[in-house]
Parts: sequence; structure tokens; C-alpha cells
Amino acid sequence: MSKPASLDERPEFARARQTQMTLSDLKVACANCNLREICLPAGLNPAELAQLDKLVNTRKKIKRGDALYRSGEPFDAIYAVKVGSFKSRVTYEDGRDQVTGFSMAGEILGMDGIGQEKHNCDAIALEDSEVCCIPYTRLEECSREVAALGRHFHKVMSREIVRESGVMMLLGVMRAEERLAAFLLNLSQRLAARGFSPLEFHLRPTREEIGSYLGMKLETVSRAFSKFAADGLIAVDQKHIRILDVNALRDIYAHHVH
Amino acid sequence: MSKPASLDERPEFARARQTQMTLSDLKVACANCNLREICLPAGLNPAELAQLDKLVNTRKKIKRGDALYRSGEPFDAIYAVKVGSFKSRVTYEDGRDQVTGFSMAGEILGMDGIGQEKHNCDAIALEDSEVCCIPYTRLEECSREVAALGRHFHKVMSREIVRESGVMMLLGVMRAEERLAAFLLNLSQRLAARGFSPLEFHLRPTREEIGSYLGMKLETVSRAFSKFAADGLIAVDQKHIRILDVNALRDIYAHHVH
DNA sequence: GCGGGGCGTTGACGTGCATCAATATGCTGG
DNA sequence: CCAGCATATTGATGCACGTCAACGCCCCGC
Repeated sequence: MSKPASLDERPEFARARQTQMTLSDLKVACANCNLREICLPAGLNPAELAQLDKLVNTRKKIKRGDALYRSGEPFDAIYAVKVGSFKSRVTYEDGRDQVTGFSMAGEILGMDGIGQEKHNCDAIALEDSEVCCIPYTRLEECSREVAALGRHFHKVMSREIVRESGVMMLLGVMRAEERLAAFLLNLSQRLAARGFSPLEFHLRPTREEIGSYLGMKLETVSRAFSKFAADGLIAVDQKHIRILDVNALRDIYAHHVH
Repeated sequence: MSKPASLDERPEFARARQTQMTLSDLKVACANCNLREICLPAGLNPAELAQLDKLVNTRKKIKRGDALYRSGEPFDAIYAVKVGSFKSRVTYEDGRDQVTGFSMAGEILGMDGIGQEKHNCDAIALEDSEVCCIPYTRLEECSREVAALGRHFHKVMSREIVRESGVMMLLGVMRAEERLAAFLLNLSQRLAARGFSPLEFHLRPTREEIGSYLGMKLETVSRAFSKFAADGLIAVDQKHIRILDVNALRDIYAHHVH
């Protein structure tokens, strides 16, 4: 969800940052975006990318704690996270709510709104963030013209379905520590895919938000962190996490000894 | 998930059955299907329907307990339930599994496979069933030619995302009886949309399958049924359910007094 | 620099549901 | 039609996690 300061020195990172600095304020351009391999443009050829660039024409900055959109608002665009991270949250009639996901750079937000033409959850920035706006009607048109884009958008939606059924599994059959291990490993893997360290990172969400996502109370999250730390699997200092023993975490997640 | 015998006498039903009888063995035809208002064709005009009919050209019968597809199999089609019902089930590495959904007539199955080009769960028939096969590559082509179809398919996928986040809510924040009330009300509403009685029906899944879906053990499901029956909310006779007090069920589901 | 509120940790205790077990009931296939 | 197994119900007991509470840390604004 964020990078430790030490990572700034990695060469591929300096390059990416530079690219971003020189272009981001001039023009939105997927073709030059450092996220193009993991975001909507993944797998498109240069000509197709050019089409996509005509589609994605605006950016939007969202301050920490502010909403990108809220449940019930009319749906007209999906969003790609450019910088920062978000939580998605559905609120129930009686006021209770549940975090249904965390989104980081390159991930797509807002697909829940297509079905009813209004948003079905709140998307709240966990830090000062920036998104690329993708107007839905133009995405539709483009998908018809560029087959690869339409196909890839289907894939993105399908993967969201698969992701959610993974969370159902988590909530339905796993115990507290298994859930947290799954969460940490998932985070680790997504950070790695973005060139960040998979073993040391800064947690953006609070214990309460993590708990809401994992279907447990913040105290239970805290206790599970402490347990992992006591067992030498991770080092915890507030939101700063270091994974010391990935395999042990995987065992907890996958082996299910009890 | 099924209709009580008494419903067979309803006139709109007899008509639907007749239509089905005369056409189903001759030719697959969405335009004449009694499910066209709730299935993939919903909202298409006659010309567009004709296009869709060229796409959906085969049916498949699945016997009770058999799989329509299994996790890991290559993905090449999605399916619309024509007759019967299915459960979707994801199996975890250690053998534990979770039912992620139940599908009834008119509902679309298999969209989880698009993202990785292989199926991500098992779809098992809960009774002798029949599906319409929709080859995915042809669906893609068709979606490009018929804008309304592409749009509607996006909606179907989006609604699956929303459905799953509803289940996450259920698993993450509700207690056992709230979950079962939510399940019964959801079932009731979907049956009503298909012209069946929303107040009296036959449950297809076992207590264990219901429990797996709701993240609880079969004994807990059974106890919750008994509690509802004792309180006069429903009448239970094995799989036969009669809802006696919808509002009380809604209160349990929505009010969350505890 | 200091006060205050948000966040995190830890302990003590309670409870909702899982687990284990016994029995009843109903399908299903020979 | 009956044997055998899957399914369902119900009770007794245990435990994982929720709840309640106290306290410390950190950060932010004044």
C-alpha cells in the first residue's frame, strides 16, 4: 500500500518516478504510464494504447479520507488508481459497514456501479491519492472498436469476481490468524508486482479497517499481529510491517492445522 | 429453487410450459424463451434478440450432482440456467470448500473463468438441470456488433460483483439468524421474479450447503430454522419451507437488534 | 511545548457458534 | 420392499472471538 523510504533508491524506481514527473502534469497518457503493465492497458499493442489514451483524459486528486464516489451516486465512470490507495466500503441499512476491498496503484475501481447505473459502495482514499477517470460510455464505445480492450475489461471484471469469492472463502471458513496471514501475503504479493519490497511495507488501513475487511474486531487483529510477532513471523511497529518468515505465514494461511 | 406442485395450475405457468414444450427440443431460441425477461436477453429489441439466437446454439443437460464445469478446466463458455439449479463451490488447497452461490433459472454461470481463461470454481447441479451454452469468443464478437448486448453483459457481471459484496457483508457482520433470514428473503424474492410463490417453496440445497454458503455449520442452520419455526416466522418440514411472517424475517435481517 | 483525540495494545470476562454425540427420518438403488 | 446411507434434528460441552475496560503512543493543531 506504500513503499518504505529505502526503496526510492532502486534504479527502476528512480526511472519510473522520473517518467511520472515529466509527463503526469502535461497529459494523461497510458502509453507512458509506469503502471501500464498492471493497469487497464496491460496487453494492448501501441496502436490500441493510442486508442485508450483518447479515452482516459482526466485525472482527479482525492485527499486522504475523502470519497472518490459514494454509494447511491449516479455512475458514469470507472477509475484507475494512479497514486495512493483506497478502501471500498458498503454500508448497511442499520449503519454497520464492511470494507469490501483495498485498491492500490494500477487497480480498477467502480465496476460495481455498472449494473444499476449507480454506485453501490463508497470509495475512500486512505492517503492523498490520484485516479485516472474512465468515462463508462466511452469505454463501451472503445471496447467495441478495440477488441483487445473489450476483452481485457471483461478480464478485469472477472478477476474482481474471483477476488471477491476468495474473500468469501476467507470470511466463511478461515479463522482469525489464517485471515490475517492471507491478508499480509496478498498485500505482499501485490506490492511485489508493483516493484515495492514484498517483505517490508507500511500498512495504510487502520486495525479497524483491516478488521472490517477480514470480518473481525480490531482487538482481534491487534492480537493476531502480536501473536505473529511473538512467534517471530513478522516484526510490527504500528503500521510498519516486516515479514520475517514468509513460509511460516504461508503455512498458517494454507495448511490449516488446528 | 423449485416450485411447489400447486403452482403448476397458474395460467401464466401453463402457457410458459407449453411454449417450452413445443420449442425447446426443436431449436434453442432466446426470443421465445420464457426466461427472456430475466436472462441475458433482457432489454434487447427483436433484431438484437435475433443476433443473440445465433450465438446461443446449444443446450446441455446436467444430472443432479454432476458438474457443469470444474475448477481448473479451460474456460470457453458461460452458461445460462434454463431448467434446474446449481451451486458454485470453490475448493481450498487443504480440501475445505465454500459454496459461493446458488444459481436458478435465468441466471448466468461461469463468468469467474474469463479472467484466467480457466474456471475458478465447480458448478454442481442441485437437481437434474439444463443450461444454454454461450461460447465466450462468440459472445465477445456479438457484443461488439450489438452494443446493447455488450452493455447488458457488463451489467450482468457488475451485478455479480455487487451480489458477492452482499455476501461478504453477510459473512463479515451478520449473526447466524440474520444470515439465514437474509438467505430466505433473497430466495423468496428470486422465486417471485420467476413467477413462483415467494412464500412457499422447496429448498434444493442441503443444510450443509446452506451452511457452507452462509459461513456456518449445518447444526447451526438447523437450529436457526427450528428457532424461526418456534417463533412462528416460518413452517419447516425438511426442505419444504413456508414463510408465515415476512416482516418479522425482514426485521431480523435488517434491524439487527441484539 | 502542550493538550487532545485517534489509534494501538493488552487483559479479564462473556457468549455465539462449533464440536461431539445420539437418534430420527427419508431417499435410493438393488 | 427393504437395507443402507445421506440428511436432519436436538442436546451437552468447549472454545475462539467479541466485548468492555484501562492505558500508552503518536500526531496534529494551537
